[in-house]
Amino acid sequence: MTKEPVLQFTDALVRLAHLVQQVFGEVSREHDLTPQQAQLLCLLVGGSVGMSELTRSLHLEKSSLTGLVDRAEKRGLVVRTRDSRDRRACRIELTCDGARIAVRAHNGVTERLEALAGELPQEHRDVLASAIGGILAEHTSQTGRVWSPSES
Amino acid sequence: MTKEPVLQFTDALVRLAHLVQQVFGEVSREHDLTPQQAQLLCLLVGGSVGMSELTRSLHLEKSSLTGLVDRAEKRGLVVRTRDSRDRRACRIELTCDGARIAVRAHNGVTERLEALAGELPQEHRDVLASAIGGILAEHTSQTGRVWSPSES
DNA sequence: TATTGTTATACTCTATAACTATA
DNA sequence: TATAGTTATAGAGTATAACAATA
Repeated sequence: MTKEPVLQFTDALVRLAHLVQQVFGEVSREHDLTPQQAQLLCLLVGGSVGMSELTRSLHLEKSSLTGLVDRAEKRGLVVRTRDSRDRRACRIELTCDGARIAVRAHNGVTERLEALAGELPQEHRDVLASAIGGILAEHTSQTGRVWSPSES
Repeated sequence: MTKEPVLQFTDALVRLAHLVQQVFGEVSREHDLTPQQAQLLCLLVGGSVGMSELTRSLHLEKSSLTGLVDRAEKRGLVVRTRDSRDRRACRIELTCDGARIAVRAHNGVTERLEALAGELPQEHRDVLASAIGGILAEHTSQTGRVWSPSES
């Protein structure tokens, strides 16, 4: 019986984003990761990705990404592998350790969000997911993957 | 006639959060602000806030906030004012310059999100906003304001 | 020439720990 | 003692510019 204040549509989006970001921060900390490292790891759960594609997905300059990958590699979370078809390029992939942590963090975020939406009826969830899907549709083609899909 | 892929509910939330964050980043840059400064300014549009309350809203340690406010103050965006009732405390408020930029950034984010949701029928927006309102309800009481509400 | 990625540099952001001042 | 906030320090994140290697 909580009285919910009426929210403007855009305000709702912004505040939801803050909440998700907070969840991400909490889960990251639980796994001794920075939020950026967690984001990188969760993205790589779906398989190896090239540096250029990562800059587009994460909206980072290439030099920023070099640093992020350097630190993740130094921690043993990811490795750079040479691209067989282009000797300039490399692909980033999870180590065994990195994959283990990535899956846990990914699940952690999913579970926490599920818990937050606990009382929300499935019907509303579907509307939410499909509406968001529509909003995301065109942008996804530009930015590529930003979060490996959960298993059904 | 875009074919939208089916999204898991939590995946939709995460990807939406990324999109909002991206919008925030773009708008911040347009106004020569860091995303963190923009977030602070957008929060202060509603009036002055104390440091302690800001740490809760922004999920920052107090020392991190000191630095953020220091830099914003150095740029002439905000000022510290002494709290009349507690001589340890201070309140942060926007300068005239800061308020001007804050409102523009706030509007910029709102407009860009509106544009993204352009084709979404009002009915779906309402469902989205109310569903999100439900998710946020309990958390808002803990964290306080994180985004000054748009005017109706 | 264009693209892929790194290096150098300068800020900004953030947390931990120790501190001052006031309640 | 507890709370509000700052300072000191260290590391992470980020962008710009200049660079090397390959396409």
